[in-house]
Amino acid sequence: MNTDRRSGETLPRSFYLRDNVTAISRELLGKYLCTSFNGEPFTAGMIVETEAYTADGDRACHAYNGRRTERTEIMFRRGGLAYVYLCYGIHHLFNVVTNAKGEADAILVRALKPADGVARMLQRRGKAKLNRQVAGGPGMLTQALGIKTNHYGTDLTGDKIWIEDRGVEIDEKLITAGPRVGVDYAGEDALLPWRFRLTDGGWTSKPD
DNA sequence: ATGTCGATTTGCT
DNA sequence: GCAAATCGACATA
Repeated sequence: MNTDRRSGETLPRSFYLRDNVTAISRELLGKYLCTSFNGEPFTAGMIVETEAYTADGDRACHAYNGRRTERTEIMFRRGGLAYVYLCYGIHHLFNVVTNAKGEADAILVRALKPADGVARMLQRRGKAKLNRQVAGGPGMLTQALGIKTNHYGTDLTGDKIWIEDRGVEIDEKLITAGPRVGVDYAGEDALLPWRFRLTDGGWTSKPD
């Protein structure tokens, strides 16, 4: 268990700038989402579940068909920035913006396996034991890592929120692809198998 | 163990 | 007005 920062390589800008949001979503599994701000303890967890969204023909995407609002504006900027928004008025959901400027793709991080700064994560969550309830959902992981809407637009190549490659190899056979959660309003696009999770290691959100 | 329901911002109709 | 990329409290079994 690390208490120190950075035990892997921070993913570079080039990782995020690519034009293939589903491939990047798969590659994020096994990477480590890390936070360190306000002098608080470093916290990190391994990404075990993601969902891909693209403005290009995906009705489930907030920026579908070039829809620009105050909220979606960040998705139209270059990859490697944080898109954090409030869901149901209470939950702060964290997304990674990908692709080039003008191409609005994003990846929702849905679940983490807590790794570093676990005591602080438990404290932020108001939990006593380390289990799935600590970061096994998109609203839970942001609370565990201290991510809120004030982190909207944070550069993921910086030192507040970043993603590390710690050399964990993920066998493609261990990845389950299925429909995304809670996007019934998207019609046919709700059926796209763009939710990716590590076949149950016990840390993801609910099964398909 | 499973089900219902409320919290409460943002954006669309 | 209402539904939303959700979660936890509380009810009932």
